Order: sequence, then C-alpha cells, then structure tokens
Amino acid sequence: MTAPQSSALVPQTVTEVLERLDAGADILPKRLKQCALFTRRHLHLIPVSTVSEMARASGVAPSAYMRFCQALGFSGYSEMQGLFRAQVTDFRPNYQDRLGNLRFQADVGTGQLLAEFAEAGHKSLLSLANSVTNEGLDRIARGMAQARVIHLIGLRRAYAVVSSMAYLLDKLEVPSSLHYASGMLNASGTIFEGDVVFAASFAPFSPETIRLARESSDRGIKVYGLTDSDNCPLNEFATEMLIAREDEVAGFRSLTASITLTTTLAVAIKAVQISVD
Amino acid sequence: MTAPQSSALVPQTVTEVLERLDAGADILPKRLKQCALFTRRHLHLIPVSTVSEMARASGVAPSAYMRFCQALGFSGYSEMQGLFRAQVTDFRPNYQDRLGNLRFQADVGTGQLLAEFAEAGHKSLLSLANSVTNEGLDRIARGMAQARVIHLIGLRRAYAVVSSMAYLLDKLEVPSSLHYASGMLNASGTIFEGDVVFAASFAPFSPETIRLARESSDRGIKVYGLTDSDNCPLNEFATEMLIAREDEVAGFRSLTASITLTTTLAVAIKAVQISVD
DNA sequence: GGACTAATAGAATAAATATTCCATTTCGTA
DNA sequence: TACGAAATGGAATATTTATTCTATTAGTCC
Repeated sequence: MTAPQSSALVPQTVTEVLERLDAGADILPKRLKQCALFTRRHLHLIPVSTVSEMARASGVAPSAYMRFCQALGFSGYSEMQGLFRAQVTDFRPNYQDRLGNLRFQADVGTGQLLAEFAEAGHKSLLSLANSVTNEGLDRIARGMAQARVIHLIGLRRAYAVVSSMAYLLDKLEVPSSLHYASGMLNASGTIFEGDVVFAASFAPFSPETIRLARESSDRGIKVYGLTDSDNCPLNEFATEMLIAREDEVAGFRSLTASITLTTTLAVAIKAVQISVD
Repeated sequence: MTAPQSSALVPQTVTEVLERLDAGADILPKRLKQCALFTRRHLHLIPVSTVSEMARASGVAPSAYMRFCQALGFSGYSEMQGLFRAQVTDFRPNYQDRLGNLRFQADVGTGQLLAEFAEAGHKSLLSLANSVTNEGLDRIARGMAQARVIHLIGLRRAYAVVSSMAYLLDKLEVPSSLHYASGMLNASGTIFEGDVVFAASFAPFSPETIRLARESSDRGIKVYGLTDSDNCPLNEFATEMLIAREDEVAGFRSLTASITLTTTLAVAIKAVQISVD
C-alpha cells in the first residue's frame, strides 16, 4: 500500500484518465499541459482521430502528444485510443457477471457500486457527444423555440427527464406544459396549432406516450422525440429525434446522458429565443 | 434531376448511405448483402473500426467489405469512414483549417453548449466519487433498507431526482411513496413509525420540504437528506446527509451527480435487502 | 552567466491498415 | 451438365499512421 497511484500503471477506465488529466494539469510541462487541456475538453475526438490530428488540434508536435499519452500511463496513443474506442464498441461488457456480483457482493459495500455508476456516467456522456450532431440539436432548438407552448410528455423512466426539463423551462420563462399523470395523457385537447410536442420514450416504449404524440402529429403538430433506441416508434412520425444511450450497471441505468441532453436543449431553446429578439 | 440515384456519385450524407443500403439490400450479392445488413444495424461502429473489424463482424473477408463500400458509391472504406467520422468531428474536410480558430469560435452554437454540459457532467461525477465515502453511503443504504416505506420528498429542482428514485425503487419492489404536489406535503399523517424519509433539497431550500422532513424527524422518523450545500437546513436534524455538487454552465446545472447518486443508492438498498434474506 | 537537465520538434523507422490483384469457386443459364 | 459471368477469399502491395530517435532549444540551479 505504499503507492496510492503509481503513474506506471495503465489507466483502465475513463474515470482514471480524467483523474490523471486533472492531477497532471499543474505539474505537466508546457506542451504536455496543452495536450491535457485540449484533450480534457475534446475526449470524444479520441476514438475517431489520429495522433497527428489530436496533436495538431492541441497545438503541439505529434511526438509531444505521444509523450503526453505516456505521461498518462499509456504505452502510446493506440493504447489510449483503444480504451476510448471500447466505450463505443462494447458498451455493455459483462452484464451477466455484474448482475451475479451485485447479489453476492452486497457486503463489499456500496462504494464500488458508486464508482461503477460514475464510470457508466462518464461513458454515457462520451457516447452522447459522439452521437448527437450540432446541426441536429440546433435544428431542434430552433424548431422548439418558435412554439407557442412546448408540451412535455414522458412516463416511467422518462418522466424524471421531462419533469426536470419542465422545471428548467419554467425558470427560463419558456412556456411549457408537463403532461404527467397517465390519466391526463388523453388531454390532446390542450394542444393547439403552433404548439410543439416533446416526447421522451425509452424501451420498452409506453403506448400512452406514443399515442398522444402520434395523435398530435396527425393533427399537424410538430413532434420532437428523445429515446435510447433506434427502433423507437416515435421515429415513424417525429419531425426530429434525439438519441441518448445510457451505459448500464448490473442492468440498471442512470439518466446522465438524457438529462444532460435535455438541459442543454432547454438552455439552447432560450438562447435561440433571445437571439431572435 | 434526371438521375435519382446514380451509384457513381459519392454519398454525401448519412441519409444517402441509408437510402442506398435499403435500396441495395435486395439486389446485392450474398456477401455484400451481409455487409449491408450488419452495417445497417451498426452504423455507429464505422467511425471507430477498421475494415478488417467491420468485415469480420459482418462475417466476410476484408476484400468483400471493400467491394461493399464501392458498391455504395465510395472509393473505398476510408472514404465511407470519413463521412461517418465527420458526424463526430464537425467538419472533417476543413478540420485542419479550423484548428487555429478552435478556441475563438465566434458562434456559440448548441454543439458547444452540449460539450460544455458534458464537461460539467464529467466534473460533477469526479467530484461525487471524491466526496461521498463508501461508509457513509453504506450506512444510509442499510438504514433505508430496513424501512417499512421510504418516503421521497423533493420539490423544484429536486423533484426530478426523487421521482427518478421513485421509479427505480418501484421497479426494484422496494416500498416507497413519492410526495410530489406542494399541497400534499403536509401529508405527514401518512408517515408512520418504521418508515424513513428521504428528502432532497438544493439551495435555495424549499421551506415545504424542510418542514415536512423536520416534522417527521420530531416524531422520531429517521430522515436521510440529499443536498448540494454544506449549510442545508436538513443538516440540523437529519440522521445522515449526502452531498452532490453539480458543476454549472452559464449558471445552469444538470442533475448528473444527484441522479447518479440516488440511482446508486436505490440499487444499494435493494442489494442490502437481498443479502439479508 | 555557465553547466546541467528537461523538453521540444522534426526526421527516420516501424507497424498497422487500406486497397488491389488474381486464382478459385459459385451461380445462373442454356 | 457444360459454359460463361459474377462473386469470392486470400495473398501481395500501397498507403497511412504510430512510434522512436536525435539534434536543438529552453529552463533551472549553482
């Protein structure tokens, strides 16, 4: 137990990389600090970029970026890239193993569990940055900014997402209406021309959410959707869709990516409205 | 407009690729159809995979996957990959030109905003893992696991947090009750001995949440609290407190750390209950 | 201000990867 | 079943990309 964090060890998780980035920000020499600074803000570029590109973007020579990777504990760029690419390729590694572990390691403590959910959060955020395009989000923000009222629909797991969005939109003074209780979901009579619907639905999809969204769409109301899956029924009629995939721990998912995305969207909508004035 | 789909033209958008994939699914020869089928379902792998990897995953030889790319209208795999990588990197073609301007980009588009919220999320998760101790979380999980019913209280920004927790506890079959509407917060008559209260309150603290929690505490009910600040009034009487600080973007906070923490807690509670049986 | 150490950038080399080529097989047609 | 055309897989080659090496520069301590 003499070496709490040996920098010779190869980072195994995104969390570890982030910790080393933050720790090294002060002690690293000039060029390597540049790398750390840029990389910290553009983690999502690692899986799809070459060393030269990352080096160029950081404003250093390729060899400097190489030394940066080694300073982080990796053998080179490829090894670091491998870690980040793995987030995309095996998003759900050992589901079965972990489920088993959860049951029989309850006495190991909850700290490990928190570490795993935190790591899942990091992965989800990376995946989010990879999958959502600027243009798409921008179009949605512009489309929703013009609405008379934004109707928020989401049940079950999606309910927390839309309710946090409702709170934020309210604080931003963007007119919105949260359709929450199951019974109220037939309240399509409150949705008028010039309004837009924002529906969130994760697999397995709530029929009620889909139905209200579809009815609105049939009446010519623009529908924007948030989901976690390619085959969401909203795809069939939504004007635009957002996808936020959540990494899971022992079969359980947090809402990190979804709420980060809807928070961004809410602020973006307000920003559009302000810029139009 | 005479050539609706000239296969000689290089696809410029993901949409175009999808169209050609669907169109070609029938007419393509066996191996190339395999490629189309797999690729259609795993588009997200293209930016981070090599030809060999895509070929192997599709069950064909690399050269076959190569011909598949060409059948789609690309010169080869690299060109196709370039299109998909561009979705991530913004505009790959001008990538090198833009590098100098990266820091001083004039347009504060929504993409930048998302990147900032994602970054804030990473920071919040790191801070969370550092500030919450295993022992503390463990004690809380054990304390709450023994409850007859867990009463969840949270308003405004905290409401999304407790409502996501309510959903998860329900799915885990842990008895819980969500106190939501303001008017219902005086329903302390529904809280009995052997129950516990989990109250979430972020600055500025809702008096109603505090009041109901305090009343419960006065009656001998154990109160666990979640907040973002050291000087939360819950501190005065809560059995234990959890702190989740959220990093902010332009004054706006997501709920990344809070929901990650409550998700962990919910699963931990269930894990404790299982291990006791 | 001189001697030493660390850091840097560019060039050289090594490794990985994409692409093409071609002998062989498969498929459709007569 | 025999023929030709199309498709296939493996091996050879070309290209890109990662990594290391080295001369030069910057920084620091005496």
